Amino acid sequence: MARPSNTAQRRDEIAASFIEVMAATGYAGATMAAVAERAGIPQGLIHHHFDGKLDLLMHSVGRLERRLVERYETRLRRTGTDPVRRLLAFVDAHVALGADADRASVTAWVCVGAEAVAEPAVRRIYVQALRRRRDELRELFAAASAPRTSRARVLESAGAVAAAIEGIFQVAAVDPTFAARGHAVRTMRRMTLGLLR
Amino acid sequence: MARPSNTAQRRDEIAASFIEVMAATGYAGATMAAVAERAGIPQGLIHHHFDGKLDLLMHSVGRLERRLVERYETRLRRTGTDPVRRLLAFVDAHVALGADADRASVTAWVCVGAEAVAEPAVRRIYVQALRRRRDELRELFAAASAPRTSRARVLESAGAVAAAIEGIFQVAAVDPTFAARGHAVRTMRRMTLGLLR
Amino acid sequence: MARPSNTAQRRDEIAASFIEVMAATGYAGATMAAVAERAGIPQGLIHHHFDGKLDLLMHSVGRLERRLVERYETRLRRTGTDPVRRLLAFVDAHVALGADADRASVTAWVCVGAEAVAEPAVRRIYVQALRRRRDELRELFAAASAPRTSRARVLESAGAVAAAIEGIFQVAAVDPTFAARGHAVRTMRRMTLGLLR
Amino acid sequence: MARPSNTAQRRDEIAASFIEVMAATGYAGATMAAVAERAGIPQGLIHHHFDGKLDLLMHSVGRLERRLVERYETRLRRTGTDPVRRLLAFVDAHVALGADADRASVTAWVCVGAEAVAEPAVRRIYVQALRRRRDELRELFAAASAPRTSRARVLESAGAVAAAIEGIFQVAAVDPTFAARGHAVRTMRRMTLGLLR
DNA sequence: CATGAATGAGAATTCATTCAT
DNA sequence: CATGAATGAATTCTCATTCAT
Repeated sequence: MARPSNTAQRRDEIAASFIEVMAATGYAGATMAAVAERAGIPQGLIHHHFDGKLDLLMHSVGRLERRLVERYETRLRRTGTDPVRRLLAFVDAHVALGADADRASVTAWVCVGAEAVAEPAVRRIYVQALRRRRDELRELFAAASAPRTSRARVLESAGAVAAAIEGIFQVAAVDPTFAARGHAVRTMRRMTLGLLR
Repeated sequence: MARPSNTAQRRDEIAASFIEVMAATGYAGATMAAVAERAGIPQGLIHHHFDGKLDLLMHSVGRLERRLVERYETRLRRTGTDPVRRLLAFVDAHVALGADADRASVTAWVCVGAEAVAEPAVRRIYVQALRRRRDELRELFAAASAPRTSRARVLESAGAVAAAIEGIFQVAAVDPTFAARGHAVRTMRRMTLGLLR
Repeated sequence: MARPSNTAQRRDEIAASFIEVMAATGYAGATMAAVAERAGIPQGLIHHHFDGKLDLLMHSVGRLERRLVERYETRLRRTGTDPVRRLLAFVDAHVALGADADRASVTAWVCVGAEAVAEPAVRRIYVQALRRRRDELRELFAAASAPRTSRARVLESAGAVAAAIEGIFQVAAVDPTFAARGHAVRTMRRMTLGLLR
Repeated sequence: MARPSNTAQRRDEIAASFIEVMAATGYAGATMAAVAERAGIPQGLIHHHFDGKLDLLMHSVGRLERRLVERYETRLRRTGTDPVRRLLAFVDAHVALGADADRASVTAWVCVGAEAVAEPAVRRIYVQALRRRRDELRELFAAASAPRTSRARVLESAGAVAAAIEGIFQVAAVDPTFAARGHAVRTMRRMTLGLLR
């Protein structure tokens, strides 16, 4: 009876369009009109599904993080149990994201990071995402580190790598050649391994 | 056209206000009205000294970079001739910038990085700044590396550290406790040293 | 076209919800979405029962007037045949409406009065309602006045009391303590009696 | 030097236009575009002088009240010292306002009364205005009443007349013939005098 | 140079109403 | 009848920029 709800799908379509537009023109440039056009829907429909631009951004952040996380989880699954390999797999997965494969996501993520500066709500979820990344790294580092490595040191290493990944993203967003994929991956591996000693 | 005003000082005052406001509210939030109020001048006056908001941003980027560069140059000067020490001094200087000492500059810099995504003119000078940083690091790495280290490897190391610094800035801008100064500095040193082996 | 629905009850439910929402947030604030939510029905259903928001308002005006009229008619019935008592019963009944008993109706009525300013269709039925009230008062005044009181004078008295009641409603809608029920009733009685002399 | 400020005058012009448009089309109908057109200025200029529509409304309320107050104060000044005459002068002045002389103000005032239902900020200043009117009447009643009249009774009388005036405004706003000026004035006088006995 | 009023091109948002299911 | 997604016109508000004084 009645019209079947396609809300979830529509929300995803809209968020996907938003991410693409934002990657191309920044958050301010991602006007509702531009997003609507990209999605091929009237502007009002966006407001039928989202409370506003901020709500759309917040929802997109979740989507972006999920996409990033899924990506490296897939890789981790393919990796064996060797702790060091697992740690490197994590790093590889993230740094490789700067590749064309998902450039839009990475660039959009950089925009989120900048909005986090100005908008408390965005900052909250952005920082949470960073912490989740660091926590994941902490476990990987803990498993890969020498037996008596202090918890503090593990935490620091995890934080540093988490931050470095963010830097790779930023650089990749503005200059693909700066840290060409192959190079960046290799070097990030070296940095990570360096922290294990 | 921005006049070759006798009041270069005014331009600096305005740019300084712009940076502060941008650090607090982002680029979009740094309205001309807000900047003018912060500087304690009428809004129209900004347009006597700058061609527009973009011009103001471009000028501020130069100012920010100069400020950052001056800071670590001072440190480098205090450092001896040992190549490794010099390299670490460079890293220390940058990472320490996330401290309260110049938080506003760092946060504003992050905003510049996001604007670079959307605005070609900004991207150009932002990328140039990143390259200058990498080039500086390249020389430092070259001097500190083992004799036969390949040029490519030195370049990659420099790029990775340059990017990591950007990541530290981003994280520091939204979460001062994430990479508390002391920790971040120490870990960045370890990462850098790791790349030398 | 509003269907001659078998669910006249639905229309009433919707109108009741509309009145409540309008009393709380004004006519503009009584959005179809808010009314639907209040009524616990989907938004589209309102349009099955009413031609539009204006139609809903018009129907609600009738409902409000009926509610008000019923109230004082009940009182009049309980009152004997003494003309003065009947006149005072009418006044009491209206002024007492400002009490919590039916505050929402009174407040909604005030909103109707304001919409009558801008919307001709509303003005028409609102003015008609005011005239019916005045006409009712005219008869009561005629019966209660001294034998040779002129028709003009009776009409004027009726109009003044009718208007004063509207004023009591307005005041009650925004400030329940202004004309606390007991006081207002007593004073309106005095005013009415004063007009009889 | 520089451009002389005409802010105060502009604000008044805008508020005057707003009142006129609101009297014609209600608060919701008084769009910024309509007000701007009426004032013969671009829409943006309104926002240069007022924080928003609500701010414009608030400012207009002050203006309306001042206009009303000035009007009867002028009359009071022309009236001698006889307390009853002064009281009646006050009543006359208000009721006569429904005349064409200042119909727009009265109608706009009715719109304010309706907005007071929905908007707390408006309610606050509207209620304050009503209280000032009542307080003024209280003093006049106190002076005109029989020596031992209780304070409570004086207050009640003042409140009732204050409310009745609001009702006259409402009625005048939608139906000029309902309480034609002459009649309304005469009857309100009788009502007021009735309260003195 | 200085001032701040003026301008107008968008931007987000609201919401009554329509319509496919 | 019922449902709620879809539509798009209208509205408020923002803000860089211009310009008269």
